[in-house]
Amino acid sequence: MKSILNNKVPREFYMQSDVVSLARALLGKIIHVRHNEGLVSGKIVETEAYCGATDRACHAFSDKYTKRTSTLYMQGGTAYVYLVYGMHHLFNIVTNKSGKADAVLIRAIEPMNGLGIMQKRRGVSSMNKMLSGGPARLTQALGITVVDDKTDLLGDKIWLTHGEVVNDELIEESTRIGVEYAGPDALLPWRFYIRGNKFVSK
DNA sequence: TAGGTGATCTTG
DNA sequence: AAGATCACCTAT
Repeated sequence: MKSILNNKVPREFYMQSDVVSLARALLGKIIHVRHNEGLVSGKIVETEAYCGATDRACHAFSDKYTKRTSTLYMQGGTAYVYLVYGMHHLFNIVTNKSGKADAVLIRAIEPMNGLGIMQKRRGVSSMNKMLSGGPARLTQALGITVVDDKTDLLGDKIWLTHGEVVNDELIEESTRIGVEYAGPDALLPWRFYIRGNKFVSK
């Protein structure tokens, strides 16, 4: 019987070209992070799709290529981590082929392993969204920072495993959070989350 | 609801 | 070289 730790999500999954479908399919998968303090893991319960050159909300809109966005043009299965507001590290999964700058922002996880480590990093003892709901809260809980930018998700530092398949009727969708600057693209229903899960950010 | 915080990108 | 912006969080 396969353990949860060696059932790794393969490259082909991340290489798919429909980033919106991938954002849905990532719900229920397990993210694992192995840093010095030990292994932590959690189930993905909230995501957002960002669709490359055609999406005004995407950092790579209109083929914008800078030092920061260079990660987005790497192959599917690469970590894109950047700093916003001078203090928050946000974790995305690059998808699609090299040259196609699509990504999925991971917005919330439900802790599974390493609960004590996460609570210590967050400075809370709660078991709800204050611990790991919200894109910056989850990176702090998992110990992910900009140092992890460009990490290959098929390696042994950060990787995903197949958790449960989430049925469509359990998936809620909404517009994306914090992208008002994107004009019409701010209206796209590209945020997905597991209905009723208490770690969903809002 | 407002203020914090600093890297990144533009010249707003 | 300076200014604007920012895929958020915390505490009032």
